[in-house]
Amino acid sequence: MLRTHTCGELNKDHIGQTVTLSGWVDRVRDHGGGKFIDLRDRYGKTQVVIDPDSPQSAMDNVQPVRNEYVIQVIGKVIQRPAGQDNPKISTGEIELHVQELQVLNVCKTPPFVPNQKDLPNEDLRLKHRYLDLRRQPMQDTLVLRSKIIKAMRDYSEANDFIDVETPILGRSTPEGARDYLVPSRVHNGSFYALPQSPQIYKQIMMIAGYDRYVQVARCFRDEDLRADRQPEFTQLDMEMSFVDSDDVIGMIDGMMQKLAKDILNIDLPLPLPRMTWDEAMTRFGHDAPDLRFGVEIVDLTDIAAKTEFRVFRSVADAGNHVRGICAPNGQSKFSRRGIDELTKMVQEDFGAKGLAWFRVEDDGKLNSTIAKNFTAEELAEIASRMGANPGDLIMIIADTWEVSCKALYGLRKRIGAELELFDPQEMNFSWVTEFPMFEHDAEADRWIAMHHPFTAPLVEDLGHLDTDPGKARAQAYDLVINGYEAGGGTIRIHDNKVQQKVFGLLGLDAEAAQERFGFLLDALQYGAPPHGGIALGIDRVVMLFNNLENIRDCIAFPKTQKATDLMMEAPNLVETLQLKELGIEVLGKDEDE
RNA sequence: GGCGCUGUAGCUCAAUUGGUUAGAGUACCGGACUGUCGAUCCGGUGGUUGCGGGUUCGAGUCCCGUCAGCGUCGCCA
Repeated sequence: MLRTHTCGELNKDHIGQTVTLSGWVDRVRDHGGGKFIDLRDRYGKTQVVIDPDSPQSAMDNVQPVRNEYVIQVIGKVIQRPAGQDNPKISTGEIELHVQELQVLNVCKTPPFVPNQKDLPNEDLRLKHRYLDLRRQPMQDTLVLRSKIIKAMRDYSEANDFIDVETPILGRSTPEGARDYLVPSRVHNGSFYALPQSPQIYKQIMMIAGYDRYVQVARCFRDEDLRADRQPEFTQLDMEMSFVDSDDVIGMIDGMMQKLAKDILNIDLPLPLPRMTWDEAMTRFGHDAPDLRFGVEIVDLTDIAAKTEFRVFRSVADAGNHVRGICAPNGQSKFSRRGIDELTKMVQEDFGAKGLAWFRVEDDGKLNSTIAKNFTAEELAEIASRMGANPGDLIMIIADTWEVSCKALYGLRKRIGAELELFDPQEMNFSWVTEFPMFEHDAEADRWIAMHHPFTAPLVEDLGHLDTDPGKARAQAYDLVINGYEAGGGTIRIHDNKVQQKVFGLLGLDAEAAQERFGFLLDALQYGAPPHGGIALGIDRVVMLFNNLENIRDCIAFPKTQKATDLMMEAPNLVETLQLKELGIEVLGKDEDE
């Protein structure tokens, strides 16, 4: 037997027993006469002692042992000498006195060790992921991830959801994100696409009568990465029949309550708060606002319209918006140079023309390089509407609605973090609902589905489809946790006529729609029940529940920003013969431009 | 594709802002040590400063290009 116990479970109750442990050498402390070894596995650490009372064979075998060697020790559990307990580890009251020690495997000098104080650079961690995954924080995260997924599955099963696997090899649908394509050998020149989500399959499952479907589904999108976005990610994909938005939201409310209780021991009051997309954009400039702190956007357009300040007035006159936020005690963190930096950010990242700002002085008056353009009354009105207090920093964006939303969202996010306006331990759950059906693509002068083309409009907005599609709102809902979109879903169109109309608005005529989604359109005509669903980003939920800042730390084998796997070195070039079988020839990078 | 940050010993970092032979901690190697738990003490090995070019009497430091990692905008139905 290679082990009788793990390295985390021995305690005073085991004193006197002879046990066998196997694990990795976390550290060796050599005292000449004897050695202490911290033996580690994923359950914990146990101190192993070799001293002159141990057999000579054990002394010989331990001689070459170094960090991360895999060893097996047989020994007696003994109480530590008085005053030698280590309260930092669960096994700290005992130690193992070695009778026999075997090296099960050696280890090259590792580039880094799991208990290292300073984390190595991320590329090194990714290259030697097997070492990185030995680190306690990574193990904790993967255990948490496993628990979260189990809780989700338990909840789903308790609510009669059926777990169904859908294909990984599917059909390319050029709407939306770029597809990862897989060439077909049997059908040279044709390609499968990896699923961006099992969207259509789960709708078909509803039509097939499996009224509650769930899947822990891997999804693939060939788009550029972010701290919270991987090209390959996992979502909890769900779909329900005979439901409206409230039913789906209620179902997820219950799941979040269970997760919060099971994982974080937080009692989450239900229902989770909701706000419409319009409200979110007006108050926070974003469709996934972080509600852990205030600092809401204040509209100043009417004041701007009557000032002598040309920058403001011209924006107001043009029908655009002058809006701002007030950073509480913002002057403490943002000097003139800090403000310059924020200005650069709104200009370069969000396309704003500039950033107007005021310092709130001790007497409550506003001071700024632009203050001379305003009357005292106007300044007082701005200060009052902003709810400004001495020490605050008021930031104002005068621009189009879209730019002001983006820039103020960016500013709010940044000052929230830098001024520490919220407790990072706090968890905030909410819903954003009634998203617009369509966004207008100015360049192509056409409508684009905001969610996806199978999203049902609000019943009362059906008329807008004919008259003013931009006004039509969708039966859509996003779950927002701490300012991140943790999931999103919609009620789907189950009426073929409505579906055709939406396709029409998206510039797909009947023929094109049939060509791309014919199977779904056909299926919808064979008794499709009203249905809808949601997909939760599991990686993101893990990230948020574990208070982590990037999604790579929640995934065992993540990709880099350039979508490569540094450990396996994927993607890689393949043999010409492989390509030939697939009927594929690779053009040099420069040849296509 | 744009913008930004980073790249110096196996690892984490420093190098007085262009000036002598590029340092420290840790790891590694050798030695000492019977109670440590980030053990301690003594000694030692270890560097094409990511790569390529340029400016200069002189480049880790400045410039151009390039590669890689990260952040962000575009993008992500």
